[in-house]
Amino acid sequence: MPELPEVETVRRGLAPFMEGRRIRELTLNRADLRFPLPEKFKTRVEGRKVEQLSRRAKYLVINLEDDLSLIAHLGMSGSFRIEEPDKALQPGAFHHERSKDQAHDHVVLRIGRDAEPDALIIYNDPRRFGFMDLIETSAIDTYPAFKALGPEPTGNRLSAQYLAERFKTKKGPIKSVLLDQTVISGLGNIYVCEALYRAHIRPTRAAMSVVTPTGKPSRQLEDLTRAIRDVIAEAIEAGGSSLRDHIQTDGSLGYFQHRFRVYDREDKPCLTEGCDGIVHRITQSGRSTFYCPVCQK
DNA sequence: ATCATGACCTGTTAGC
DNA sequence: TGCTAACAGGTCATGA
Repeated sequence: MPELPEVETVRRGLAPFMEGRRIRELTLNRADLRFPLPEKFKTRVEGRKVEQLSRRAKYLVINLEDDLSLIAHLGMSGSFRIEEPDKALQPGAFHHERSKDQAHDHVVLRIGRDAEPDALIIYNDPRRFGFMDLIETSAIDTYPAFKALGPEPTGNRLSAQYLAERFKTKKGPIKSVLLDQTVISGLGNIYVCEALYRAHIRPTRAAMSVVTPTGKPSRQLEDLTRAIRDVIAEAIEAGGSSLRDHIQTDGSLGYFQHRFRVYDREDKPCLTEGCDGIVHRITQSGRSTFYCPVCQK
């Protein structure tokens, strides 16, 4: 599931339970996720205090003391949940029955501060497309997955002019180009569909077709740039609201309710004002694309 | 270089 | 009800 807004929601949800706490114990329930876990993962992490939780694109970055950062990617199906000790049980006892698929609880951090009871931070990932890694915080910009990342959708580095520069040589469909994390980072299948829908751009169009012959952004590309910003900012906001409502009930993070205007609405009416189109689903590069053939041109 | 495809995994759901 | 096939929010390696 997780695109940028979901990962940001996870970050915000975990931060109050992790920042300033010490990782007292790391339990590893298997030797690898998508990739093997790093050398001496357990011993390098145990005993360190969490300074800060940050995020780059779809990567969660847990800054630890002494120049170490734990990087976590949720892949398609990863999530975190928080379990606090149940005050009704014996001190130190945890509720462990809620999750349907504990079989996929791959990494468990026991974390605490002073005399407060410890909490458990549990990483669950059925499909195991996610991974974790360790890197020195001072070397984070050299991390291979980060080096090539394009700008964040809500950051200052993103502009219509920048996208025009990147698009002008790309003959492939604009949808695929927006999924390329080296062009812009953090977008995934859902939010690309949503952004193109808002900007009324057909996903099959060549990326270069929204750039003028002189290399300037077209009006549509300016609309798209705004749409990307807006759709991501709104989704982060929706994630924040769901956090407030949801976290206390089951402690799970990484999934939240969000209304999509075009994604997963095949054969349903287009929601654009005054448009009587029907949403189509096609496949591009092996992924589903949803769009309205009437108002996306 | 650019682009599309298949591979990695397991779970859920639509259709018969 | 049970079986099968298609599909799922992400990368990464490969080959045309």
